[in-house]
Amino acid sequence: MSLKHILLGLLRQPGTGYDLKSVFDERISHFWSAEFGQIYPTLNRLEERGLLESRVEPSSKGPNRRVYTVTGDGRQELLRWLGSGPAMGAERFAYLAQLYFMDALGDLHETRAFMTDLKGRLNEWLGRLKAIETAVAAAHGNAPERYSEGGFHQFATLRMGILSIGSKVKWCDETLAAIDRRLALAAGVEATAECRSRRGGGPPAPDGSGPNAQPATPGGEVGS
Amino acid sequence: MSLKHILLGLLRQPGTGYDLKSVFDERISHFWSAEFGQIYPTLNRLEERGLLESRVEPSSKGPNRRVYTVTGDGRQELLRWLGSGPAMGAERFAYLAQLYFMDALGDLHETRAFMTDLKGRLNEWLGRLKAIETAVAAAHGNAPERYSEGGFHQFATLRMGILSIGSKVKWCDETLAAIDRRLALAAGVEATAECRSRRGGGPPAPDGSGPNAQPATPGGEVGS
DNA sequence: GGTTACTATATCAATATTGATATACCATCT
DNA sequence: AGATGGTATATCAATATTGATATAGTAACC
Repeated sequence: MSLKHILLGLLRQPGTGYDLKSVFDERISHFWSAEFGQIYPTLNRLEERGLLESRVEPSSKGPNRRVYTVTGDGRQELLRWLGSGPAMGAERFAYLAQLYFMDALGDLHETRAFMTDLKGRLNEWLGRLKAIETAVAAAHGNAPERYSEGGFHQFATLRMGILSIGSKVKWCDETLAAIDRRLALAAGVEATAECRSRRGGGPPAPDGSGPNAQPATPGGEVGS
Repeated sequence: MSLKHILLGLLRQPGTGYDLKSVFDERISHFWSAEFGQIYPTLNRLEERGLLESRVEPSSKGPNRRVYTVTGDGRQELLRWLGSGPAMGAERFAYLAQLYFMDALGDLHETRAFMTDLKGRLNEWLGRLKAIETAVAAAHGNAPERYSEGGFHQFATLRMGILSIGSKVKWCDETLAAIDRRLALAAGVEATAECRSRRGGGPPAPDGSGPNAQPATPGGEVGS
């Protein structure tokens, strides 16, 4: 997929597999990540194919470093990829899959807790990205159109992370509000039912019809 | 990762591998996708482990259908996953990786064309999701708190897709505007330089210093 | 001197994922 | 009758990805 091209791009500046791992974790985690177990074999394959070359250097802090650099062929392959139009891979959100099926838990309070947890994690992430944005603005000013070519492009990707995750936090708020309206609705239905059964002299509502009872309007399935 | 749990969730209603492929393509593509080559082997593995069971049924339209259903164990595993907290897998955006390295093309007009292309694709995608939202509202009303339990959860995931992709379209606009400011800045610098060289009697600016020249303020790298 | 932590390289099994391909059955159109 | 297209099942090679593990050198700390 794209990992090999990302390595070609990053290795315009020479670096070891270890260096690259830090770059993934610290600089580009908002759009890609990779583990050692994937980085090293990919570097090997790219060198075999002549897109990268490496030299061994002594390290001041540990064993020898194998420093990789992109070759002419590698740079050409990078340019080909960059010119091939936006690569629209499918987006994958495991937490949305969980939410999609969460009606199976049969308790909207579980969904509420899930969304609160999710909002916290997203907010934390957003905070990290905004801190980077602040640091960049402090270092280079808040007019990105005046950044270096590389800085401008990198800043643009950071902005997408901030806007995109920001929109997800807003979505959490919207969803939590809808959950609360839904819970209030269910509580109202329950209260009405209890009131009725008391007035009618019948037995109290069984435990199964708590706040998780179906709302007054049944509705239907999405997308069917 | 999550595919096996998604299959367990989807197979609360019995279906074949072929059915599931349509569900991925038509209903949940905003948060997950899968190909036949992944669906069938995963169904096999889940049946081997007793999380799914299958029966063969004659089809009205083709060869026999192998219809899978989740078992008690499978449902239990689904519930365990749903209760284990938000699964925060890394987000991956190949097109952001392209943008990140696109300074290598050395022509901001390339970036501009890329962003325009990207915006068009995202807008198209957004339109598809909004159309589903409209259809849902027409069928079940525009008060999601009154949908069925399943419908409510499904609608929530659809909303995230809409808000998230909407924010990306806005980001495209923001970025295109910044690109245009940057291009205007470069054009201004070039004009000034040409004016100076004409007044000084020197030779005209060489071809290399076109609209792609470095801006007046050099700036620096992001995240260093 | 021993422990801990960090830098660095690497491998492994398991699973995930893509994209292509092969096989059929059945219905409809030509 | 033959071609086309949709339904259905399945396999393959290649690559991607995760998560765990093994090894080793160096430095700082106790």
